[in-house]
Amino acid sequence: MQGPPVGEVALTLSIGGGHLCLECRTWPRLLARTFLSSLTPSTNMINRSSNACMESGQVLQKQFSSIDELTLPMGSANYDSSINLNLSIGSLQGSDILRIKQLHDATQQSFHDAAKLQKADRSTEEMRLAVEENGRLKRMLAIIRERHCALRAQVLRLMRSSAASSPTSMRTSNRKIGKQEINGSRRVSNRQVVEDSRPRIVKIYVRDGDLVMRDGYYWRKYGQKVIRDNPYPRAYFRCSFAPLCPVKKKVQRSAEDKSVYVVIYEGEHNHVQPSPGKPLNYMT
DNA sequence: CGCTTTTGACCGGCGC
DNA sequence: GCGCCGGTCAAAAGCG
Ligand SMILES: [Zn+2]
Repeated sequence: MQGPPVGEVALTLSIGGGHLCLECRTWPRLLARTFLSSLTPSTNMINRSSNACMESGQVLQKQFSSIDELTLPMGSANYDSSINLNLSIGSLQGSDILRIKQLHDATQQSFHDAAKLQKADRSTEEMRLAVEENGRLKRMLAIIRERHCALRAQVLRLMRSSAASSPTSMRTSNRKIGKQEINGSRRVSNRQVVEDSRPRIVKIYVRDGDLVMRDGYYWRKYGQKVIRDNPYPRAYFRCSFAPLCPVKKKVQRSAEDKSVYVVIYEGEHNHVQPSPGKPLNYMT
């Protein structure tokens, strides 16, 4: 009944960081790792994976040249306080951006704490270095935020356009997590009278299970099924914000990587997005 | 009480 | 037709 998914998106960005190490006077390693999967048939898409850690200052300009090279320096080896930021592109309506802001604030706070300690027994030179470092962090976060906004906008645009147009040779892409190939070809072998009745189908991969449900809409679960060749059951949801909204949602953990959720949206909402409140349901 | 989730029954498409 | 499989229904239970 429903056609194959027309697009697929997965984005994970995690940043591990910590406080300025007063012993070695460097920042603990900040590691940014992004992972983008292919998106749509209609463009040359992103399919990169990067996991790099660079040494200090001189890489700063370079590392910003590409989003999958976003890293911050450093030498110190304490990883303890790390921040994990998980963004998924879909209809998240800015909660991710909020998270980035929180990260920003946390960074500032940690700098502040460090600065206070430093004031006690360290020279102002070190203080200055820390200020510089902090400035770089701030800039990096601003860039991350900017890039993410842009990327997000692009993804949403592509989701829409790929749902509307059909020309297509979707290349199958194998990603690191999960090798499910994307079947996006829309062969119009026979003329479709009801072209428009084709439900929009969007497939999304999300790493953070918590974000699976908080996509800005309210969902009512109406079924669960065990699917062949997958140890995890698939859950079926219907949009419960408006009683006649036709949108459905399928959620299922990836068979290969249980930390990855595969979410399939089907249809289009016939109402506005509910107010950005808290999620109403959860899943086990 | 009004909403959810749970869970087995049911149903329709498809391959044999 | 039969059985498998994915999707849905709906009765019952859960929950604030
Ligand atoms: Zn809806």
